[in-house]
Parts: sequence; C-alpha cells; structure tokens
Amino acid sequence: MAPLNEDQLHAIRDERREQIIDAALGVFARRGPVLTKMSMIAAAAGISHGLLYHYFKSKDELFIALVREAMLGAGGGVEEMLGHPGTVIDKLRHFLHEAMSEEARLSFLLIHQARASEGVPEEAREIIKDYSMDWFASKLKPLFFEGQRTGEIAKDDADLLIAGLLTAMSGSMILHASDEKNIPLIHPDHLLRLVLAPEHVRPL
Amino acid sequence: MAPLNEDQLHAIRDERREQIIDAALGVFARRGPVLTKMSMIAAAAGISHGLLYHYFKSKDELFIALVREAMLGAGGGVEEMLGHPGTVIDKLRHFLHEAMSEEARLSFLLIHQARASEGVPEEAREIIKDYSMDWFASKLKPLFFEGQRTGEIAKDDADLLIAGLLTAMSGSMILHASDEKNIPLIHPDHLLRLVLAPEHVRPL
Amino acid sequence: MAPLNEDQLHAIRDERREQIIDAALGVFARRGPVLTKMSMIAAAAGISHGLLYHYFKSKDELFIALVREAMLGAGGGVEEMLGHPGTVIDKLRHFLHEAMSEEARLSFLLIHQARASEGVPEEAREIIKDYSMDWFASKLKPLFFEGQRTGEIAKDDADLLIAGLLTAMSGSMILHASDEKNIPLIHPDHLLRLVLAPEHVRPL
Amino acid sequence: MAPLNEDQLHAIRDERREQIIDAALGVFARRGPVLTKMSMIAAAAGISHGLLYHYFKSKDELFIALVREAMLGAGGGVEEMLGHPGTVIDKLRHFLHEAMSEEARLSFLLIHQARASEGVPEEAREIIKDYSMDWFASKLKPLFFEGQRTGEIAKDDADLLIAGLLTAMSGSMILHASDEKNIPLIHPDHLLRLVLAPEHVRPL
DNA sequence: TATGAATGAGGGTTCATTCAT
DNA sequence: TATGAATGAACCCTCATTCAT
Repeated sequence: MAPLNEDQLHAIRDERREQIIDAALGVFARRGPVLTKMSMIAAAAGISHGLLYHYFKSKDELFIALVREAMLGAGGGVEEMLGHPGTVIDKLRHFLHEAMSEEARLSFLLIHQARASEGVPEEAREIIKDYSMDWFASKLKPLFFEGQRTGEIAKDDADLLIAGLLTAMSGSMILHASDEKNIPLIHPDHLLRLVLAPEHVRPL
Repeated sequence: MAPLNEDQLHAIRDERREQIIDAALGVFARRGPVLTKMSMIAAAAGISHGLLYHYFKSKDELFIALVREAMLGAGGGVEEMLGHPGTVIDKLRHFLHEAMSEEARLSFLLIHQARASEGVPEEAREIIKDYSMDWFASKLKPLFFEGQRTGEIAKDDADLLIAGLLTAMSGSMILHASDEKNIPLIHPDHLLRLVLAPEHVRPL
Repeated sequence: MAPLNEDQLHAIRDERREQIIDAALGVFARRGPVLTKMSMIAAAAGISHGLLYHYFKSKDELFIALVREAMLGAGGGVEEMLGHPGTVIDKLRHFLHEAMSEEARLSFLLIHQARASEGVPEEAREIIKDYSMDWFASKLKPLFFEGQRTGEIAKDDADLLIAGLLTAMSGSMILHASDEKNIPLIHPDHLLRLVLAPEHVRPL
Repeated sequence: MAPLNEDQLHAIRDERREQIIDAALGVFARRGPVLTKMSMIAAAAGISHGLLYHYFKSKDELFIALVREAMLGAGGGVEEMLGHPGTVIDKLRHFLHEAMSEEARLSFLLIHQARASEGVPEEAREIIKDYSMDWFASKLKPLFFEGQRTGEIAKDDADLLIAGLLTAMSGSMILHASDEKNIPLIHPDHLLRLVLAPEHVRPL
C-alpha cells in the first residue's frame, strides 16, 4: 500500500493519456466535435468522465491535441511518399494505399471533421489551415508535373487533378465510415484513374 | 375589416412553407439534423422560431419532409438520365452534371446526412432505405453492362465501379459544401474517368 | 351587403359572449385555469382563438368573469335554499340536490378550481374569498342550530358538520367530473347522513 | 485523495433519492403532473434541476416511480385493515384514520392525480388501473356485507355506500390539501356515518 | 490519480397574446 | 366583427464542466 513513486505515476499518466487519445480519435473522427460527448470518450477509454479533465482541460483542448497529432501524421505521410522509390505512379499508389489504410483513415477523418464541421475550435482551424488542401497540393504539384512530363499523368490542369483526387479520396472515406456499413471504400487504384494518362490505366 | 380570404391565406401559407423549406434545406444539408438548430432555420427563413411550429410539428417532421422531397428528385434524376439520348457516356455525363448542379447538390447532401448522420429520425431512414445506394446501383448496372459491351466502360467489376463513382461524387460534394469554401468541386468529367475505358478518356 | 346596424352588432356580440362563457365554463371547470388552453375554449365555442380576445382581454379576465358569475349563482342558491318550504332536512336536501344538479355542478367545480388550483389570478381569489367556505358556513349555521334544536341534526359541533358536508359534496363532484367516468356521484341523501341525527337516517 | 468508496456513494445516492422523492410527492400530489415543474421539485429538494436527471430519467419516470410506491402503500393499507382486530366498525374506523393520516394523505392525493389529471403517463395509468376504485370496492365489499349482517352497516346498496365513502374521503382530502389552508379535513368518524346503521351513529 | 455527484447554459417545443387584413 | 399568421416567454431535458472526497 505504499504510495506510488514518481516514475510509476508518470507511467500511469502516459498510459492514460494514450488511452484517452486513442478513444477520442475513434469517436471524434466518426462523429465530429459537437456530436462527440465527453461521456462517450470516457466510456471508450474505460475511465470516468471526471478523469478526462485531469488530462485535458476541455473538450476543445482534447480535440485540438488530436488534430495537431493527425496533421503531423498526414504531413509526414506526404513527405514519406515523395521519398518512396519507383515511378510517379508508384509513389502515388503508395500514398493512396497508406492514406486509406486502416490506421491512417481515422486521422484523415478527423482532419475532415476539423475542416468541415461546425463548432470546431478556432485553434483547430488554424492548425489545419497550415496544412490545408493547398499545402497538400503544393507538395503534390511537383510530382504531378513530373508525371505529366513522363506521360504517366493526364495533361489536364494539375491543380484540378490534385483537388479531384484528394476530395474523391476523402469523400469515399467519409461515406465508408458512416453508419451505413455497406458503403464500400473506393479502391485506391480506381482513384488513381482520376489522374492517370489513359495509356496507363490498367484493369483492377 | 374582413379577415383575409381563402386565397390570400393560402398564398401566405405556401410562401412561408417554401421559405422554411428552402432555409431548412440549406441548413440541414450542411449541418445534419442534430447540429441544425431550429433557431438557425428560423433565422435563415427570416421568421421567429415559434412560427416554424405552425408549419411543421417538429424538427424531425421538417427533416423528414425535406428528405422525402429530396428523394423524389434524386430518384427522378436517375430515371431521367436513363432516357437521355446518346451513348452510355453521354447519359452518364449528363447524370453527373445534373446531380452536381447547383440545384441538386443540396438535396444530395441532405440525403447524405440522412444516411450518415446521428440522430436521424427513423422515418427518414426508412425513406432513404428505399432509394439507398443499392437502389442507385441497381439502376445504373444495366447501363454499365451496356457500356462494357460497347467498350465505353472499363471492364472491372461493375459494382465496384458504380460504388466508386457514387462515393467519389458524394464525397466531393460534401467537402465542397463544407465551410472551407476553397475546396473545389470535382469536375464531372474527371469523375467519369473512374469508370471509363482508357481509350475513351479525353483531356478536360 | 349593407353593413350590420348597431342592434344587430349588439345582438351578435351578446350571443358570442354567451357562447364563449358557456364553452369556457365547461373547460375551465374540468381542467382548471392553467391546463385550459385558449384554443380549447375557442374550439368549444366554435370560433377562432383570435376572436376570444375581442371579448375578453385575457385568459385571466375570462376566468375571473366566470368565477364572478358562478359565485353569484352559488350565493343565490344558498339564499334560495333558506327560503325553501319545509323542515330543516327538507331545506338541506333541496340544497344538495340543487347544488349537485347537472347545471349547478360546473359552477361548483369552477369555484373549486379557483379555490384549489395553482395559477389562479389574484382577483379570482379575492372574489371567492368573499364567498368562501366561511361564508357558506355562516349562512348555514343558523339552519344547523335550528336543526339541532328540532332534533333533526346531529348534536356535534356545527362548524365541523358543515365543513364535512360541503367538502364531501365538493370532493365527490370533483372526482365524478374527472376523466375516469365510472366514479359515481355520491347520492345527496347519503351525504345528508353526515349531519343527520341518527333517528332521522332513512334507507335510500 | 481516493474517490468516495462504494458505501459512501451509495449513502449519498440513497439520501438524494429520498430527498427527491419526498419533495416530488409533495408537489405532484398537490399540483398534478402537468403543473408540477421540475424546477419546483428541485427547489423543494434543495438541489439543482440538473441533478434530478441523475436520479430520474424524466419527469414522467419520476411520477411513475411515485405512483408505484403510493399504490403499494394504498393496497397494503386495505389488506392491513382487513386483518385489524375488532368489529367491522373498528376495522373501518381504523382504515379511515390510517388513510387520512398525515403520512398517507399525500400518497392518496397522488393517486387521485394519477387517476383524474391530464397528462398522466400511460404507464402510471396502467399501475393505478390495477388498484382502481373498483379494486378497493371489491376488497371492501365482503366487509360491508358482514357489517350489514351484524347490523353495523346501513342496509343500502353496498356499492353505493362504498363509492360514497371513498369519494367523500378523497374529496375532502383534496380540498384540504389545496392552498386555502383553512378548509378542514373531514373527521373520519363523521365520514363513517355515511355508511353506518343509524343505531350505531355516535356523537363525535 | 480517480470517481461520480452537482451545476447551469442552451436547444426543442408549447401556448398566451398581438396584429395585419 | 372575425381570422389565423406571427412573436416570445417559459418549461423539459442534455451535457460540458467543476469539485468534494
């Protein structure tokens, strides 16, 4: 019954924080900030709602922390993709598979919620503004230009291609995550067709 | 002196109803049923919140009425498309342009909200169940088969193609409707590429 | 299409007022002032709710007018009873039959509502205070004294006898008027037993 | 440091629940379910209205809980009376004293409200249907028959006697509980006279 | 650290009352 | 006189947040 020592407390603290963040990501991503109730997060994390407030000052702060983390992941994903070996198509395919993977999807949805929902705290808006669709686009543009040079990418306006690709991807993920479970996720290789030059389109 | 006559009252009622429905469609479509406050609809319609209840018994009833109307439009749009003259591609392009047009978009979003949101009244769920994505798919499938026969449509699994097309379209519209106004709507002709046979892909 | 002349308007006005008062008595008596909605009175009177306000400035004023009228009737009933021919028992039996008759009952209930309900306008309270149970008691007391002298009435404290008789009567009428329609009205001759000397008790 | 232990929490919960039930009984019994505002109960219990909802899901549920409890008491009271020692008159007098006692009166009024008021939740209606006036009557009838055999009870129709007794009692209690505090409760022994054979009537 | 009792602001809905016609 | 559209105060209920333990 000796009191826990400093390290043990620290360990508990970190573990709890992780629990909460995991739980909150799942709920916020699917429901958006307003429809997410603190009690849902507490239940998902297996703790009392009171305890949430020891780790995060408010719902807004928790949401902001999640958005911040998700943005790092998303930004990193793009960087990582650019370093992926292979052709432009290889890079893009890799990126799409990554972004739509089970683990990344929640972060993507969260960012969508932060972007599209009502009742998002101002600070969260600021964060995603820095990594907005424009930011993605600016990162992808050189890649698209190269793809157009090599003939892999369609010759249309690169901005439109990129925006189309990203919104179609996000949109499909959003719908797939909605309650109607029988809406399938669009296949990354199908998505790719939005931007491929015709001669590179392959059957699935 | 005399009270308003039958026609005048009718005119007022119809006008108000229209005002409310227009206002409510805009708010519901963007925010979903729970985040939509009756006061927002009232403000958008330029009336007091109390007056809403002269025209609709409850928020749920209003939402249901809107969904019902939107479903009529959506269902009709598909039928109309099938009767459109021209090739399979012509029909599809026509459909996409219609569905993504300024007027149709809100209805589409509303249906999305009814499908994907929390707090949707049971009756609204029933209505869209009849015209679910499956229903759309079943209508489009013969067209896709024909397109595959004529070589206009890619030879992949028709179900996947259809689901991909529809979710990409819906998703883009959702994102575009969100508050961040600089997210562009995907171009219908780009969407079409998701399903076209390569040799039919044309630059925008 | 000539405009109505003064007299016709007056006639209409009186008729409408009567309609409203009749309708309102029925509703107020059964439901009490707060649970009575102006729309119920309007419906019962067969007019629009707006028109009510041409005849009575407010719900309170209408209720007060009804209470005033009912109190007159109730007071008159007592006076009339005292002048009724016959023995003390005859007078009392006559009074009970009158008070519990179909026509008088609504007025009685209304007074009960004014006495017992929440949300009764102050002025209505004032009116019935003037004709409160004390007033009734003071009118009945000489009669009871006489009855005790003649041996018709039990020898107990007259105040208690009177209060018991009146509350039992009112109470039975209240329950009878409630929605559960199978609660029978107590028989006036049974009520009488509450106060009769034993040797005057007769089987029903 | 440590959270409250199981027992302490339980104690608080029970105490609060009791507080609320007591407060609610007083208000519901006097005002009926519709005129009772949750804020009144909260004020009477000395807590915030929000806290009410930690203990009872809704106003209806609280009312139903009270009715259920009151019916247990009322039903039990009748059974207990039948086992009371002494003559039929002794039993009845005991019953009347019990039913009109300070503690029992509020329950009686509550049941009256559940029977007679508007806006009573369906479930509450179901509960009292089982113990309706008919149920009381059926329990009392054998006793009255016996009393008529022994000559204690008047020879009139037993159903009418019972109904008269019960409604007079209820009615008096209702009036007595109303705000005008100077309406005295009818004396149980006076009530008894409604049903006694003349030779058993005694001065108070 | 951890719990859950407690509070109160805010949103849906009803209904008395006003007012244009 | 007569109608019903229109307003807004007040009530039920939810849920973010605080706090005693």
